[in-house]
Amino acid sequence: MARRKDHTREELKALILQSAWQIVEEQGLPQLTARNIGKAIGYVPGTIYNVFPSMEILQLHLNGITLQRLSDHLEKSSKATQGKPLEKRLQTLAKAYLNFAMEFQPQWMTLFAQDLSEIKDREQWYKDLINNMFSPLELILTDAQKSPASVRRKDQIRKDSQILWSSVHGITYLWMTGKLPITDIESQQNKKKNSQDWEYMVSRLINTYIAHWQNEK
Amino acid sequence: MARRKDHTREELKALILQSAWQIVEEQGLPQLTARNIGKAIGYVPGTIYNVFPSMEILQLHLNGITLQRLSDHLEKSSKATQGKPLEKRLQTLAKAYLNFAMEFQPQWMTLFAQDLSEIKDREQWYKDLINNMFSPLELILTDAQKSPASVRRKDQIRKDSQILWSSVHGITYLWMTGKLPITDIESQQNKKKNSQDWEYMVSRLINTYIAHWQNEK
DNA sequence: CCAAAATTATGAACATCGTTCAATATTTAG
DNA sequence: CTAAATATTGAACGATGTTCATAATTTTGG
Repeated sequence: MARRKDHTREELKALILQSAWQIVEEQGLPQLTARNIGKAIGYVPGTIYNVFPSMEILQLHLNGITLQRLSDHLEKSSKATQGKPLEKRLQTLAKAYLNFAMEFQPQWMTLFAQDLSEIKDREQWYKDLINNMFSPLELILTDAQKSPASVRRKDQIRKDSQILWSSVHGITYLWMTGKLPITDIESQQNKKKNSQDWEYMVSRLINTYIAHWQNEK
Repeated sequence: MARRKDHTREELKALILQSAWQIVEEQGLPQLTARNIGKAIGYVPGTIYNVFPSMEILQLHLNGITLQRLSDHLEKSSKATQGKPLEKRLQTLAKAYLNFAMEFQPQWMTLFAQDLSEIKDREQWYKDLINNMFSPLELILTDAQKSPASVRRKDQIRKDSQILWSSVHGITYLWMTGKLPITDIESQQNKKKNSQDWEYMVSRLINTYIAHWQNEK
């Protein structure tokens, strides 16, 4: 073997990540191994270490792709609801988040399977991706302001978007991973067919928050 | 070697779980291996498989202990605030959750590092533990009702407690794992000294929710 | 009380994992 | 065209979960 392939560094990197995306999607995170990736792209495991310093960093880059696609998905939802009432826009955005989580469940779960405490300092780009993810929500909240936003209001919006997002995420995560008490037995066997519980919880959360938000103005 | 020890099945089980708790606390989840446990309790790795069918199930039982301690902790907080205003009680309960998560961070993180989708059906006891964890919150919400609770109200309280809990958990989880945009740089280096962001977010969430709750009555 | 059956712990083995690195094959430079 | 630089390999190391025949110990039953 030992034949040098016609792949730029960047091409190889893209190839690896694309194959990683596919492996996680089809076989789950535990099968994301250097050997499986190598097998998929016609390289030996060691080659991957010429492109990524460790499997952990490779997974971080895979998460980066997932975050980027999620951001795009959310932004699309946000733009599609321009002009509609605040409540409707937030519900739609939350539903977009759930849809993404369900469609790409393994990749979405992988986002939370990694401990960032030791790498995040060196990987600023990843923090930027997280930040970007909040933009669509911040935009929606900003649009809902009638008077022009002051600096103080901008900070407040940033905070509120984080609260809302974390709450919706908490409901979505616990619901999807079966870590909430189950009310509907049937829904346990096929989550995709019954997101009633989720919808009720999220809509009530959003309505509550909006009511208070409108009062404050 | 091969000397049979003076340990009941149950004693050995307790010994293993106790040692597992300690290993996770001191060395983190990745060091929770059959070999490390064996070394700690003076047995060979294979012995553990006489008590637990797999490391995955062992970890589930460890999570059971964590859930039980968390429940106790929350119940204590709930009882300590009896008679106080609803808002105060919820803030205190949420703070109790954060305290537990910070004090036993590795064990608490382990709760969410496991995919339950394939085991939960066979392990009803674990679902019961999750259910129990909601009791203190449900009790607080029930106490806040002035008129006696109807059946409909009881269901509503159950739902509301799940919404509130999931939201607080979402904020806590994302905040603790560094998956939220950081506003305060200093807090990143030493979280224990600065939970300002967390406190602001949770208190605003709770206040908002309470305001709506009180209006409904 | 002792031999036979049942139980319990052992240690070696297997496949797989992340990772390293000297050796080899290929490309680039002079 | 030779020599330096680079890319890829394949073998190896230590560690993991798990299995299982073997050996050690306890229990049983006559």
